[in-house]
Amino acid sequence: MARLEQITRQRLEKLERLRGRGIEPYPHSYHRTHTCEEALKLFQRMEAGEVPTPQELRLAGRITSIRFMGKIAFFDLRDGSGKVQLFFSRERLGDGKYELLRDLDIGDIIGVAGSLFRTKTGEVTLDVADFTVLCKSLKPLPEKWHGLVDVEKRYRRRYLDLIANEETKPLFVARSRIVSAVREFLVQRGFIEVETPVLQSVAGGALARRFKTHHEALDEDLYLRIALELHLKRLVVGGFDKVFEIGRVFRNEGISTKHNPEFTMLEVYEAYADYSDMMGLVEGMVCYVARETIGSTRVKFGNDTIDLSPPWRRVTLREAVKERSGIDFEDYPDVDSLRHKMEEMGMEVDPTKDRGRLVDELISTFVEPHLIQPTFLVDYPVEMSPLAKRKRDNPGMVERFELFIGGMEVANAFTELNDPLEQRERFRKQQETQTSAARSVEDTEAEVIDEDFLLALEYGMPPTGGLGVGIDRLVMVLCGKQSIREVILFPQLKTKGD
RNA sequence: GGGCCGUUAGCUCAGUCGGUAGAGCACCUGACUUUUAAUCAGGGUGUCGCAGGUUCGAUUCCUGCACGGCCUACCA
Repeated sequence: MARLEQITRQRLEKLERLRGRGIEPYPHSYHRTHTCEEALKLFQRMEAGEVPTPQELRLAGRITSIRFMGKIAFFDLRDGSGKVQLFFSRERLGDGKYELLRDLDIGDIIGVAGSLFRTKTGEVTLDVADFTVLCKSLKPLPEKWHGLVDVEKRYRRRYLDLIANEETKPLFVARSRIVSAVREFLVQRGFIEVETPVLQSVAGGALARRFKTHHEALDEDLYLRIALELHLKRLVVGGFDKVFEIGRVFRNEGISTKHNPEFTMLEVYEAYADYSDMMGLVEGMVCYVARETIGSTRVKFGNDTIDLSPPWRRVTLREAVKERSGIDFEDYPDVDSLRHKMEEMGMEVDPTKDRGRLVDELISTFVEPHLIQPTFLVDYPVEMSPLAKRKRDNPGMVERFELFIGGMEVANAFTELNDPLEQRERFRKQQETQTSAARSVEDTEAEVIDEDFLLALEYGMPPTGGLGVGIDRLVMVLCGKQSIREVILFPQLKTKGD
C-alpha cells in the first residue's frame, strides 16, 4: 500500500508541476483526425502511392510504454483501435516541450499531432510535432509482460483487465457481435424485437428463487423477472405473431462457472409453429451466428472440438436417461417408485422432490455432462413442463426439447400450451408440489398464479412455438470459455470492503 | 451448504525446516539521437489477507474468519 501511495504522490507532484506551467491536465476535448488503426492503414496507402502524403495527423490514446534515449524518446500510444509508436525528439519539440515529457507516465492519456514515417526497424511511427495532456493517470498499470493474472482483480476491475490483457477486449467485442448476429437472424425472418417489464408483481415463466424489491410510491413488493415467457406470450395473444426479446433475467440461486445471478436470455415466439419448427430455428440461428462471428462452425471447447454444423443429434429424453443411467423412467410412473429406484442405485435423493425434479436430477447427473456435441433432448414428462403442450400421442409427455452444447443447457423450447383451462390446472398442480417441496423461507409465499396471463390465454393464443436461449452460455461455447464469468463484463462477486 | 487449493511490493512470482523478506517489471536519480520486454549505473519502496492461539520470537505452525478459484450441492 505504501508503494502505491508513493507512486500516487509522485504523480500528483507531476500533475502540480504541469499546472504550474499553465497546462490543464484534464482538458475538455481533443479532436483527433484518425484512430491508430486508420493511421496505420493510411500510411500503407501513402506508401503505395494511392493517397498524397498528408501534412499532419492527430491521434489520441493512452501511453502504454515509454523508452527514453537521451535527446529522443519512443512511446507507445494505444486507443480503442490499436497501437501506434510515437517518436519525440528534442530537436523538433524544443527544450521546453521536450522536458514536459518527463512529467508523463505510462497510463496517461495524450493527444499527439505529427506525421508518419518508418523507423530503421520498419515500424510505422508518428513523428510528434506537438502533444497535449488529456488525462493524467494517478495509478500504475499492471505489468506489461504478464498482464493482470489475478482472476478476482480481473473481474472486480475489469477496466484493468481490458487495458492489461490483450485478449479480453476482443472477447467482449465478439460477444457484442454474437448478440448483433442473433438479432440480424431473427429480424431477417420477420421477428419483431420488444421489451417487457423487469419489475413484476408475479415473477413467472420458470421456477427459480426470485429477487424481491419494493416500490415506494405504490407501496408494493415487486420481483425481478426470472423469465421473459409470460409477457411475450401476452404479445402473441395481442397479434405479435413473431416476436423476441433479448433481456436480462435474474435468478436468486447459486453462483457457479455456469450460473450468474443475472444473465441474458433470448426468448422467441412464433405463432402457428411448434417445437419442431423451433428446433430448426435454433439450429439455423446458432449456425448463422457462428459463421458470422467466429467464421467457423467448429470451435474448441476445453479438450473437445464442437461441431456446430447441422443437423444436430436428436434423442428422446427417455432414451438418453436410459442409456446413461440404466433407468427407464416410464417404468416408474410415480414419485415413490422412481425415488426408490434411484436410492437403490446409491443416489442421495431429496425426499421433497417431485417426479419431474427427480428426472431432472437424472439428466444433470448422468446425461448432461456427456452432451458435448450439440444435442437435442426431446420429449419431457409433463410434470417438468407446466407451460408446454402435451404430446399428440402421449399425454404423459410434452412437446419440449432442451439443447445441450459443451455439457451445458443452452436452449429450451416447447410447443406452447394455449388451453387456458389446462394451463390453470397445471399451475395449480405446480403450486401444490411446490409448497410441499418446502422451498426456502422467503419463498414460502410460493408462486402466485399469474391471473393476468391466464386471462390473456382465455382471449385466445394461437398455437405457438417458443424458444429460450442462454446468451451467455452461447457466447461461452462460441468463444471456448469454460466459465460464465469470462464472458460477463462484471460478473457477480461478493462485496469486499477495503 | 460441503471439500480441496490460494491470498507475500502497484503487477507477476520466489522464499523463510519459526529469527519480521527477495527477483523481474513498474517507480525514483543519472547516462544515452532509431528504440520497441531498449540498454547501462545507482536506489527496496512491504500491516507477508484479517483475528486469535502456541512460542523467548509467527509472514512461516495451529484455530477461526474474510475474499477468490476449482469441484460438489443447489438451480425448469
